[in-house]
Amino acid sequence: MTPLPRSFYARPVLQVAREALGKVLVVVAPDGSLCAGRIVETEAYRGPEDLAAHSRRGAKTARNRVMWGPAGFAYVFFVYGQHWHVNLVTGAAGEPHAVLIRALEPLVGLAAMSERRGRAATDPNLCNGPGKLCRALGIGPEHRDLDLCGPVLFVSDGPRLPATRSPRIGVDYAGEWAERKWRFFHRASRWVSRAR
DNA sequence: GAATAGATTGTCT
DNA sequence: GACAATCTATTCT
Repeated sequence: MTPLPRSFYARPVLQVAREALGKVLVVVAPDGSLCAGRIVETEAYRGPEDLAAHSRRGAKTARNRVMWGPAGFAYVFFVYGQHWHVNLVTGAAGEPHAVLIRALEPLVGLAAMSERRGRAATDPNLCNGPGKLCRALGIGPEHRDLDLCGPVLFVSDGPRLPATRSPRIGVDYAGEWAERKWRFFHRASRWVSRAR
């Protein structure tokens, strides 16, 4: 399990979102234990023009400023009063683009994930949502802005999976931008958040 | 299986 | 003060 190079992230966000399917998200806890899962669902966010993105209209804030930096860093944020989400910052510095990780197939650290989620390791609901997978892997505020080329939070290589596209989830407020098929998922996987 | 309501707080206007 | 890139339990059918 080694981190992918920064060059993986420093490419157009739609390409990274598609090619992330099959790669493995890895989190190393302070005690050295490991949790990891195969990425089976992603979404691309491409501000400032994309009105679904937190970087829409160039609104740079303390929360989202990492998106304007170089590729290969983690954008971690909190929503709905209870859920953390994790993104991969992509593209060139100055482009506030990111890939949201929406679902994982659990691979390593199943006991820890099961305990944090209060569900069996075989439960398809373990990691099939952006909030669920962060809870399962223990991703939270301590992972904000981390370098994905570092030792704590990173993506490891894996065979690419075929991608099916659909509109993004939960961004109906974004008007015509919500209709763009910027969600990518592995249709055959039982671990995606929804079949279509 | 589908639809709905309620939870709950960091963040921004 | 309003809202949010969601989840869960509950209540139907």
